Amino acid sequence: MQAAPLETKIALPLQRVLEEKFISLLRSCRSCTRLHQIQAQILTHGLHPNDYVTPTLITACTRLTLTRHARTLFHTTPQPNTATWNALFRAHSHNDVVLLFAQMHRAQTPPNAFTFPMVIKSCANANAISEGEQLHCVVAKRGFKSNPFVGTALIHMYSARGSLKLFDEMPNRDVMSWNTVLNGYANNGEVESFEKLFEEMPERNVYSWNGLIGGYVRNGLYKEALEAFKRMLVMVEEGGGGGGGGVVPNDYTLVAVLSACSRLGDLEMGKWVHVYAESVGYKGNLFVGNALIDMYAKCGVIVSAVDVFNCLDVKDIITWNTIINGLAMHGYASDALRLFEEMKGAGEKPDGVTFVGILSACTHMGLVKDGFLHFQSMVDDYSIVPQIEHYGCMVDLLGRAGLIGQAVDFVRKMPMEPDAVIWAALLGACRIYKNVEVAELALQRLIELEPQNPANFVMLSNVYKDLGRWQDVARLKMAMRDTGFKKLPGCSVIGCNDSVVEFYSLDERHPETESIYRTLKGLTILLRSHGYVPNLVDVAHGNWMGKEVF
DNA sequence: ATAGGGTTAG
Repeated sequence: MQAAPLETKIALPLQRVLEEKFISLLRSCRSCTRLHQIQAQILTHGLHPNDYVTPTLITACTRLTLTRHARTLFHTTPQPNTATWNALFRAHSHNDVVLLFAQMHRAQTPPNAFTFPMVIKSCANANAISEGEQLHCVVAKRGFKSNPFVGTALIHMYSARGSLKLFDEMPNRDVMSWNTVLNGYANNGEVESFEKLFEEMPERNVYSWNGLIGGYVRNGLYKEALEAFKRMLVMVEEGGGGGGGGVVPNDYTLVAVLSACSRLGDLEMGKWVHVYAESVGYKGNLFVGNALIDMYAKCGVIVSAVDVFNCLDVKDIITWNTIINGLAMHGYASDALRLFEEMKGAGEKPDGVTFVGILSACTHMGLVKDGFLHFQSMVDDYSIVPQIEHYGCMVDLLGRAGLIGQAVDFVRKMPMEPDAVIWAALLGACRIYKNVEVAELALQRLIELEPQNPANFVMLSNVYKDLGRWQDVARLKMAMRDTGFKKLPGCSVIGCNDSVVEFYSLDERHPETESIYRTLKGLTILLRSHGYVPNLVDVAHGNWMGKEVF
């Protein structure tokens, strides 16, 4: 009887030492076999279920993507505590968490500050508006309003719907909350608001800068994005690398900057970022590598794109899609098709984007039969539902091969309403093959879909011109004038001698205008002598093979 | 004692 207090005194700390030991083992565990060993030890020590070990064990399973196992462990816990429920949430995709939260509530397990951010995020993802508002009430009732993690999750949820007023009411806001609001403004296209907010921020970390630069990129302000990046670098230099307010860019920053370079065609800046990325240890980084491949492809240096591709040890579907689409875009169709085979050999499963590149490649080579086989394979072998882009590729493939009738059939059989890109592809084919009937049909649809785009009239007008039908040309010119719309000048940009030069259609502002047009004329003559027929439809739509080039 | 917030490439 006297020994009992002594025993519990010793037994309790021992139990605690064991629990802590397993928690630290689970935290550092990086392989599934190791995890199973640790779990066996936990069971022999009678530590499952256990208030502290079980949540850590379930979380470790989720980290190693053993989500089924994680859920099984939860279901072998008779009275799961709050932390165990939280661990279960982590093992589920976002959409299910709201439902699980209801179960947790029915089981009368109280949520804590770790619970709410996950459930709120789940509501935001599912766009479950009324559930989100109910949750907001529960947060208030249980006194979690002042927790910055919970508050930030709520702001994020509301920002997806365009409302950011909650931020002003937040008692404990930190740099993360500010960043969330910054991204909220950026996602709503409120450029002045996020610029102002960035300047007002009491503290900035790398996410703040990424929010600013990424916000510019998402809103099409590419030059501003590059300016902000330069400002960031200057502040690092002035800060001397220490705590002087300078923030060092990370891989995300570089991805956003490279995306801006691609859109501007600013190859010089893109190359500079490439060198910078390697000098700070991002050589081989998947995100940066993918962005570099895209940048080089969009800036016309496909050789460098291939170099970066070959240097990436770890590749994902984005890597393959970017290089395949880049090659197809540059007319290296057979290389694109060869890499497609390599991709499948490497065990990467193609998706809808891959097939846009593959179908474009077939179009370039006039491989009608192969195009059809790939289209069928996409549906049968990969269960991909063809999107309008794929139908567009097929119409282009048939049209360019001169099979106008089949192209029209294809448009009629499409399960969705054909868009302007589809009709424009058909109209372009009609120009090459001088098919007036289908051209008139295509223009009719184009006028309905985008009455403000005079480029469509120009295309049909060119068909009439080719056939010498001058009366129709004149009639069309009148019709075009009646629409009252002026043609927006097409604009192209190219990086040249440390700056970006803009070219508008019929532009004469450049000091070397004469020499530029002389060279262009020479090139056109050379191309025509090789049987090239310029396709002005894709150019007029700022679209080439489903890619934006401007 | 367990664990958590904001952004990426086509």
